[in-house]
Amino acid sequence: MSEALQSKNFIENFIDKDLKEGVYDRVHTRFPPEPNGFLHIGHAKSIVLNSMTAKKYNGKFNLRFDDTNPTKEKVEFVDSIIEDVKWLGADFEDRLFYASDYFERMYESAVTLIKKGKAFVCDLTADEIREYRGTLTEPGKESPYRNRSVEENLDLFARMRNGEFETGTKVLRAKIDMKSPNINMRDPVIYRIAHIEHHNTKDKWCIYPMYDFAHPLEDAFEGITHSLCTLEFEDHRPLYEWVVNEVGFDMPPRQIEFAKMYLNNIITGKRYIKKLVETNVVDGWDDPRLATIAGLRRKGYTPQSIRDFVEISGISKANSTCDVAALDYCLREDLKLKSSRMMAVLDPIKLIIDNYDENITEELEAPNNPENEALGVRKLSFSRELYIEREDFMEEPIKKYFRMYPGNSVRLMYAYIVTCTGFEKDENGNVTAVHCTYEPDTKSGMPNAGRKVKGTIHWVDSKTAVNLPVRLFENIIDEEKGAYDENGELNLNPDSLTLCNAYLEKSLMSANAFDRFQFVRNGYFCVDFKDSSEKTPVFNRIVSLKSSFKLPKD
RNA sequence: UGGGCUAUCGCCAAACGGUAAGGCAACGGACUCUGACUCCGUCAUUUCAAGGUUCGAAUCCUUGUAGCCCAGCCA
Repeated sequence: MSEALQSKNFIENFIDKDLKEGVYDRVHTRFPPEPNGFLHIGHAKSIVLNSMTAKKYNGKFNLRFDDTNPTKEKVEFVDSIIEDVKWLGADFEDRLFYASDYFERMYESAVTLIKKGKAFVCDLTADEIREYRGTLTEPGKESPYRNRSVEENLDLFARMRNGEFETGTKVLRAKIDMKSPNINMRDPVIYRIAHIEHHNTKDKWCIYPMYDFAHPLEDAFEGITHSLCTLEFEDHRPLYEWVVNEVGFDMPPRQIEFAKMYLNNIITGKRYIKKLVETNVVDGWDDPRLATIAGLRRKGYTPQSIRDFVEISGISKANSTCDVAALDYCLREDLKLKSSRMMAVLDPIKLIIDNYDENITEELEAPNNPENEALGVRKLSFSRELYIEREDFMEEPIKKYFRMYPGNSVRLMYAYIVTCTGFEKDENGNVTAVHCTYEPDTKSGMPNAGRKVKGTIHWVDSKTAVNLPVRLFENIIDEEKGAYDENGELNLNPDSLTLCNAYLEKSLMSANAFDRFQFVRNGYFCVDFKDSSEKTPVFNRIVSLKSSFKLPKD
């Protein structure tokens, strides 16, 4: 897949330039999640981008937890993030770091700033700081504590660390410019007091660095060269640069921003996903309807398919919404030769072969993947009564319909050619069974098997088929279906969700069809074994099950 | 209305002053024991708009228009 992309993305152009001009002599990237939730497709973009970029340049890639705010972080998320990053195939080798492990060095960096007269302890309340900050159009004004002496600041900051002050009573601020048109530069808070236990450092610290101060330091400490982040941090870049320059590093990291990935018809916002999980609208963080890595994994997407998807989607600074069809395409590409293709009937209707002995069950052989012999063969049982897909029969065929209809012949995949002779209906006019006759010498592999018929349909033997509750997942929740209210908030009214929720279908699968991927007519039918203690898959998903036949236009 | 960023096919996205790549989707057609796959073919005289500079502009300059982000002791 990667060879298909001959043009470089804009980040690689930056890197090439940096390397050429000697700004850096190597490439080192990182993925820095805050452990406050599960990873989703948006993170996958960052993971793939960062790790692939490092790989392309023979550089290194780190996984680092940006755990500088203990009020939001939990260890349980740390584990799931590590698992997801590994699953995606991003190789951080032994470079797994925690920002919290750098707290001492960060503290020293803050002291350096204070000594340079570039930071001060401020006693203003949070509200006052907001007022002093000014607005988007008006400049801010300087804090009355801005001109404390270096000695006083040093003393106060040390005492902040020692726990002498209550949470929220004092902060350390960078001394930059209260009149800057960039609000991030108006003496930003770089350390706050929080008497709360940290998942990693426990009660060792009661002051914690803010993102804007911590992040550039973390990157610099680790020797990161290119710090790739999303667009909303563009305004923070001057501050990022200010920090690394004021603290002083030989080859300071460079921040480059790229646009986030959104998918059409899929909720990608962490906030929204969290709400769906917390209100039990979905079954959990790994619900297959969610765009979380865990959900995608459970739904059947492979790491390769996600990596390819990120790559073919490209990287730019333009806000964009990618089409999930491309993700499904990547999955199909990945699975095409790797997965076994078996038969499953989702909406069954009985097919009775009137001239087939009802006391016989034949054993037929079918390749697991006709395009890849290495996947071997399997046995299929075949008898008088089968199930076929309801849509594979039409009482009165429309133009160019090649499947079952009275008088027409079709091939039962890997079995015989049968000719439709009639059908049964119930009192409501619904077709309940289809009748046909078979031609013994048309069995796959037999002399007369070469005869051509236009249609081939899949089937399962009613004697051996396993009846399973199947949940077909449509893509999550869709804006057009009223999942959002007028304020853009998720509307959790169950009525509005019914339309877009998963729906239950009865399905019949041939008894030996348990493989991760079941092939249906035009797509891959994925079975998730997560809750399969009873050997019964609970969640299933059709990936790109396209309508196999479209009505001719008028 | 202050600052930052973005605008190229239905959806992504290249092109870095030399005459609009590619992928997804779609649509024709061939092939087919999966209407899939594969294969062949079609799909931007035009780059948000209007002016300007130039032999030559998606690229440079003006002036507009639209969208996104920023006023956490979140990241």
